[in-house]
Amino acid sequence: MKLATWNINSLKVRLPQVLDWLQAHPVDALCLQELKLPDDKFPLEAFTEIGYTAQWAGQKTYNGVAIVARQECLEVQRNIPDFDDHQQRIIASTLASPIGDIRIISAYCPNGQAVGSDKYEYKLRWYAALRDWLQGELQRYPRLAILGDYNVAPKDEDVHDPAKWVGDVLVSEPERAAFNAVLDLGLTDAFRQFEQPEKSFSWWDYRRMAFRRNAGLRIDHVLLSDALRDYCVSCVIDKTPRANEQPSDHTPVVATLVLPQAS
DNA sequence: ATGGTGGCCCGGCCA
Repeated sequence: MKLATWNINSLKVRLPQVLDWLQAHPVDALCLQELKLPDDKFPLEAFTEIGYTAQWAGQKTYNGVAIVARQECLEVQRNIPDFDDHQQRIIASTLASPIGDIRIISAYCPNGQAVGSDKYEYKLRWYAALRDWLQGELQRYPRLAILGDYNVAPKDEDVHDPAKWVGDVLVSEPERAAFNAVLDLGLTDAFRQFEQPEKSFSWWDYRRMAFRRNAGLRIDHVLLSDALRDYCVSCVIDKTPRANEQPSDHTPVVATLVLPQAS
């Protein structure tokens, strides 16, 4: 089973790239972030034509998340329950597998804009709500994978120039603590389960030729529950779409799980 | 030290 995440920064603009990528990398589920389109503009037919189904939570102009999958998405949940928020940042769904149901979550965590700003406070409140909800979700669904744009580089090795970024939004200590509080529920950063190239990043600013200089951050993550992590045999960042014409500023992250056959 | 680019929708927000 292959699971992937990609912040595509407008599905309208990036749809051809997403379809091309899916056909070259026929993953079981692809979590998308920053659709930037309302629900009635989601291009479902384009996905069904290539053998996928989808569930989504869209909104006009900003945010928006989806799960594109090869099998039916069950028990769909939009947003964090009991967290009053009109921004569409969460969609969760259940996929059947040989080892039982697997809960898949596509997450677009707030950016935070600048340390100390209103948006930064919202980011920390949002992370606390995510943690509280995931705690129960992990009890209901022990086999859980939450993939997305976390807008947090967990460690200095995830930052191209840690000295330049120290204390900044995306790397500040409260943000890293919020991210670690999620991991402490019993989730593992799949990418760091394996040996990886140095200076591995998933996002590069559009400005100042950041991709050419590999001036990036690793802020897109695949988190696996304890019941899933031992099935994971690889987790890789696919940098190639970042070199496309009209690229997203993010690139896909792909985790491969080898599940035993049902007995 | 500032502003650089890109997507939204068409001046300014958000990333």
